Amino acid sequence: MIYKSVSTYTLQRLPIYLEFLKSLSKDKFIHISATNIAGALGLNDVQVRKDLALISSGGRPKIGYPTQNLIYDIEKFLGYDNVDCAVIAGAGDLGRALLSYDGFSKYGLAIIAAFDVDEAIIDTAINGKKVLPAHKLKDLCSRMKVRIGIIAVPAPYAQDICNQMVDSGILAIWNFAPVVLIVPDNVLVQNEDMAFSLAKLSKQLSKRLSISQ
Amino acid sequence: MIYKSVSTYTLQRLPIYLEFLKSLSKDKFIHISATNIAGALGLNDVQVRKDLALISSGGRPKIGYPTQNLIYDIEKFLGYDNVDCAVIAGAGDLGRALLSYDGFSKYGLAIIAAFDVDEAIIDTAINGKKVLPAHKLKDLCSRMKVRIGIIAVPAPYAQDICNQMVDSGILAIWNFAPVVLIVPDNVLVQNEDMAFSLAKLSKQLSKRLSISQ
DNA sequence: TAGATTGTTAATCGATTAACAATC
DNA sequence: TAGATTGTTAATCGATTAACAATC
Repeated sequence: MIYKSVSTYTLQRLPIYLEFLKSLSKDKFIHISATNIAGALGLNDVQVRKDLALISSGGRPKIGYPTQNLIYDIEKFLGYDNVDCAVIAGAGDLGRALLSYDGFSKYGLAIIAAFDVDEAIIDTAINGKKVLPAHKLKDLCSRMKVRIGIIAVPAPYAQDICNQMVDSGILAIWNFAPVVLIVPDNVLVQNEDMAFSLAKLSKQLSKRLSISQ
Repeated sequence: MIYKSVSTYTLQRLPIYLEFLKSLSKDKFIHISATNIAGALGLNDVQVRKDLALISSGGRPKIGYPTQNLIYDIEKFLGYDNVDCAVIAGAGDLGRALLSYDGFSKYGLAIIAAFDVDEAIIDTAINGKKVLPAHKLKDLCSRMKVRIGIIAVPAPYAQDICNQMVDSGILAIWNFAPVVLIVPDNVLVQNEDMAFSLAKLSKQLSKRLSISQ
């Protein structure tokens, strides 16, 4: 299947559909309708249908989409079926949490090593992944042709680590540090900044509270 | 200042502006122009100006906005100046990372306690915050009138914990579990699902790679 | 004054939603 | 057949961007 280009809006909804579809009983939901999905997730049914049309071979009127096919199509589209290697910089609490999380493989991401400056943890392993000294990052990434770098170091060190990653040929950076990274045009940055989410949550909460009183 | 309603797009950009503004030298940037901010962050200058108009008392032509005032205005708008109490369910790696992170207070969030089922860590403290047995969650939250709950438990337990939080009067849930939570209309959910970010990153990366070869 | 910048009004762009014919 | 559902075309809605007058 040749994919049309997909907006980031659609791209953000696809993992939600996937998660929902996987939560369904395989026996009871041989087929699932866009109306159903939309209802469960609080979305518009046409929107769901349009999203699905972009990545799947389609459903049948009155019946809906074959659930398992749809799961497969979404996973395929999202690239969960082929594994990308990644390294992580920073093996503090957050880095450790990410290293310990085995769920990433499900999403096609394999963290192969971690880097840190703390002598106490260098050469130890976290969840079977070795913690290496930070100065080895560049060499290992370029030798192994690692494409994805995860930044989980404190904010002041983030840009420096980012530069090293870029130098070593990394093409996509998943940034957990609350810093706006400067990268060349050919490098992607995905910020996972908790401040954004927190801003949304607390703002909406205070709005609710001020209306309701 | 009476705020007009702000779109979620604007709301997501505000923390980015804030972070950028804080990174500026206080001496060199008494004032900052929307053009400058836009240039540094890769945004459109009119967009920045419109965003800022919604939350600040305005800048002056040719001069720009007083940097410190702007920082204050954004923080005030985002509610970073008044502290909300929160509890966290799940003191595994992720929960531990969140508990250990002292930066949340900056965003007006104070995690006051954690809850877990693991006897080995109950009654210990992480970063000065006590880990309590899970069955005490409801009682403590309703007694302390906690408004925000953070879910960092494995996916299968998330909905149950969510229900307990809702029952105890929590109004906003920050959900780190990859699950679509079902909540009453009056409860807010903010999903911090890494699958979304990862989907975006890996999809964009594979697109780039397929174009460039 | 000249020019950089603000803030506003109008145009554009694109995502969402509504309407509806086709299909099972 | 009747009715639920798909998929498409058109309308709506709202965010972004362009144009420009006002201002320092």
